[in-house]
Amino acid sequence: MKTVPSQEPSKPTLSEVSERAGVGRSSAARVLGGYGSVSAYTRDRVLAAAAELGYETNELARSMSTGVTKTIGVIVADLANPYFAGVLRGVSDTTRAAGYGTIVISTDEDQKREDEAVRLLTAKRVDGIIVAPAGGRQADASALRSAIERGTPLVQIDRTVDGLDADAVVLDNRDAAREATDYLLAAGHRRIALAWGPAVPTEQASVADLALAARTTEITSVGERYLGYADAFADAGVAVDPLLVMTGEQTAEGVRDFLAGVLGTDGATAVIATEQDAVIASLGEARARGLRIPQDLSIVSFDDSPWAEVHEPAITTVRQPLRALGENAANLLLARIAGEAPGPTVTHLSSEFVDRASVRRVKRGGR
Amino acid sequence: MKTVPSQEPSKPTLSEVSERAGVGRSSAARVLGGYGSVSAYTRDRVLAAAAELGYETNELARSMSTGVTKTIGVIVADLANPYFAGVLRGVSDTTRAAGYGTIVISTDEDQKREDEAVRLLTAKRVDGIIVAPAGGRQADASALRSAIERGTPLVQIDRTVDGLDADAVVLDNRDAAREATDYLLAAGHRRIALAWGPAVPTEQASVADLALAARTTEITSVGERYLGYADAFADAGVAVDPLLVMTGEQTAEGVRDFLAGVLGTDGATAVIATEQDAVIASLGEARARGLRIPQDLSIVSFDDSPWAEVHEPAITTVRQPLRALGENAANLLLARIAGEAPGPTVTHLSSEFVDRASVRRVKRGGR
DNA sequence: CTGAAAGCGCTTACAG
DNA sequence: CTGAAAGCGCTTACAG
Repeated sequence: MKTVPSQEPSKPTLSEVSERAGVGRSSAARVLGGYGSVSAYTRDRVLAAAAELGYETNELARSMSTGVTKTIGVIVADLANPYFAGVLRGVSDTTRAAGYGTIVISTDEDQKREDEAVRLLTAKRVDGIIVAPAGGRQADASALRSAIERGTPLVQIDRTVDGLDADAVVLDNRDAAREATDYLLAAGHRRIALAWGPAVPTEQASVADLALAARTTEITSVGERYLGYADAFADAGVAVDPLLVMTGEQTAEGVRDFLAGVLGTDGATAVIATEQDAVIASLGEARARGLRIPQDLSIVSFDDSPWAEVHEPAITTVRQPLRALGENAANLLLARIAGEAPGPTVTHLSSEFVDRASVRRVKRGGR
Repeated sequence: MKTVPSQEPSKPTLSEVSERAGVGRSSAARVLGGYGSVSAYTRDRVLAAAAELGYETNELARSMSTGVTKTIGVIVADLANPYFAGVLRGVSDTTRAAGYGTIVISTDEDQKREDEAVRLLTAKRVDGIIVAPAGGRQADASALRSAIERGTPLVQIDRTVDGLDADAVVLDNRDAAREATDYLLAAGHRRIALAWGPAVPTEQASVADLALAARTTEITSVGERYLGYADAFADAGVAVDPLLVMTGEQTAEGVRDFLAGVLGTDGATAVIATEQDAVIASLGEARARGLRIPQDLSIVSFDDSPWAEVHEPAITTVRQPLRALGENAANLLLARIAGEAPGPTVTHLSSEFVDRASVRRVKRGGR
């Protein structure tokens, strides 16, 4: 079946093409590189020679002389998480359309791995970096800052680091959380658990502790969600019960531990699950305790999934525009790379509240 | 907070380091590149100068002279699909550990985009490519073949193209489908729908048509699943009803169309959904028709998801080792790149059958 | 329009 | 051990 028996395992070069075409290297370079002007005759000869040899521009060499690699890097916590996978798809498609390659790296929220990732990317001289910074609002951003100072444009996604002078594209987490909480409050719920909330080291976190952590140490997206949650309570004139806000380890297990203390007699009647792991853990825990949804426990989730819609009952969800987030970030980065520099920008994308069937209206007695 | 005020936006070069260290360029190159031998004195001076300047090897230039980019490419249908996202995570982590960058591209099963992706990657001179080839078993693999012939090692994942002389890492789709079907047959089901099966253009596909398509035109993973399904029927001495095998458009909509004709009176009592889209569509369609699972319809799904476990009822699943698939493919590619060439290999990875609650035992009457 | 030369920042032989 | 030179395959001025 092989039409062309493999001959030379190495790629033809510009010199070889020019030789075969019987023209100078510069001329060959001009037609193959698509710049300058050449006679029709020369162009034809070069093109013919290139076709015969199966010439393909060596982008590596091109990058070497132009200083542009047409490659960007993307650093996220976990490529396999549907959230980041969706964002990545958006990034990758738009950069690809612009002729760029996209290098991806997962960090599992580990700052050391993030720093290494930045190093790998800058060593490869990528034209720009898109990163969901690990370590929270006050993370040590020296590696990121250093990349920027050395001329690698960088845009943050999903969250931001304080004092980092870089573009960002984030979701309207505060508004989205406020809307979800409002909705539950309006449905008559008062004991609304938040999984997850800002990590607080102290045993018993007060509302003040939570607000402080949300504004300072926490990853911005997580912190903002707590603030939106608190906003809704404030608007409704209801006090936040800090015991109903998860402050422990931000993992599926942490969620289960949290729920263990919060579900049950006089416990939460609703839970807002802001991460896929929290949704799954909440659903799993509810089932394990024999709590029916929504009769015994209402739930609102973030990060829509096709599964949320076919779940019994269908899960009411704050749907986040993942693809769009990636596309926006990519376009912003591309603009930066092109030298369009209107000063660091923060773009907020809106979520969409999708009302399904996992929230129960509760009749509220007197008082 | 800025410790180092930004000075020159361009990166320091090897020459600058050697100059500052007061040594020759070759010496600086030796210590920074980690090859050859140098005196302790020279090493110290160079290292000090490099640290002062914040020197970072220009991997681009290094690649230019070594001919090695330490970058690979991954081409899949859809990065946002949990299946490929999982595989990608496996690939990315293992290549990263080996110091490689991974460029990713989605094709949406479009061969034209696949060809473009290959072109982009080879132009960038990646050291190797991992690809889930689009277009089925008899796809035109000339672009892939050409890449191999020109010296870019390539490993296929998830599926293979006939006659392409390249490594592959695939799942045991045939065995997995057979096991799922066996299980349903043993539970007493006879009218078992398969969504999805081999695409067949004819209106009314016969069993022979299905087998032929499965062995020739279809994407191997999809074809193999049909064959495993047929194996189980043959073993049980039961005839396959071709009407219960989806042969139309392989999309969520295609699944719904298929199910519309297959559910209902005297219809299927069970469905095997081999893709996430098929699972979601099946679950959605069942709900739309008021069919309870598993009382009215049993289901076995491929591609496990955390949602499958918390679904009511929990979905019985063939769990596929996505991460491992990616890791295996990456290791194989890395070995190829290193020149270890034991001739094209096909690695089969085993799935795991996870018995949950979405299959009902049916009592079988006489006959 | 066309060609020879220099340069991108490394690594690789080659002399010393 | 150390340094000057050549080369990787392009692009970019520079003369003709």
